[in-house]
Amino acid sequence: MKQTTRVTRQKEAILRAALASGDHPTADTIYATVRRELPRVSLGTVYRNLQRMVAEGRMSLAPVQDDSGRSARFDPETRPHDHFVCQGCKRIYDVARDRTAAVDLGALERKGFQVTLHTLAVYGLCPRCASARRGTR
Amino acid sequence: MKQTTRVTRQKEAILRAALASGDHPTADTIYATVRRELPRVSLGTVYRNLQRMVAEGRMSLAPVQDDSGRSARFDPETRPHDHFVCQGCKRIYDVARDRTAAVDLGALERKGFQVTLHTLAVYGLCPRCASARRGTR
DNA sequence: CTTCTTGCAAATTATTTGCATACAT
DNA sequence: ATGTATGCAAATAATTTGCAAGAAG
Repeated sequence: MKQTTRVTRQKEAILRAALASGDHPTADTIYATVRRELPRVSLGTVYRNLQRMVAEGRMSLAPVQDDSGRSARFDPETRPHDHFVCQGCKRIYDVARDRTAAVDLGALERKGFQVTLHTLAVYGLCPRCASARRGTR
Repeated sequence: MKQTTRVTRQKEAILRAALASGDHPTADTIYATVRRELPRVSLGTVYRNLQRMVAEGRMSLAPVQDDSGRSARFDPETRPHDHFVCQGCKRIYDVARDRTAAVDLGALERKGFQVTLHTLAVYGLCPRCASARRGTR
């Protein structure tokens, strides 16, 4: 068997679109961006590649719940980190893990649970939305 | 305007089904259970009521990602707590918050973020799956 | 050349919604 | 009686998949 992985212009564009967004885009948002460069890409290609990148660890899924939680949010940052979801502007911020601090997983491990990773999502208002709200009241 | 909330046998059955599952059931699982008691319930009714219960705070959505993350997991425990997702048997365990310990949100707050809540999900192998795996190797 | 990828369209899956009727209050 | 809730079916939304044609190595 060969089983190589080919470099295509759509794969490159998809990764670039995710990085450029500077946010945590949905497949549809990425599709729209890639489309500006490659008008003939199909949503299927976008989904297939995002899915593959996640499997290969070159992309991750942001562990947050959209209001309806219907569409997946992708995150080109694959190193461990946490998230802050602003309930005002809906923006999702990456948060360095050392800033949210030590989640104590020791107790679980002592109970026989084998921990491989964890995800932390914090909800609230980002600085901008928090002050805007204070301003209007 | 009246806007009362009526007690119906399907609402009661739905809540009971969620509680009885002892797990974090999907709408479909709940539907199947309720169906045994009320063969004519519709999925629409199940969804409508689950959604309403969540809005009323009598039910919550488990903040975990299924493999494909497609279907929502409901959780009849509405008090703050965390989750452990076993990657072996796929079971989702509730974890008391004091056992996962202090997530330090202070740093975020000092940056101007206004925190209202957070969700923590830990992934790995539960005691049973961890030892089963050790046994077979 | 060989075989992985893509584009397109149809298929799935999960969830929502409109409407006439049934039921709770 | 009055108006909310249900059952049913059709409608949406998000994602997946089969297949012939296109492109990478």
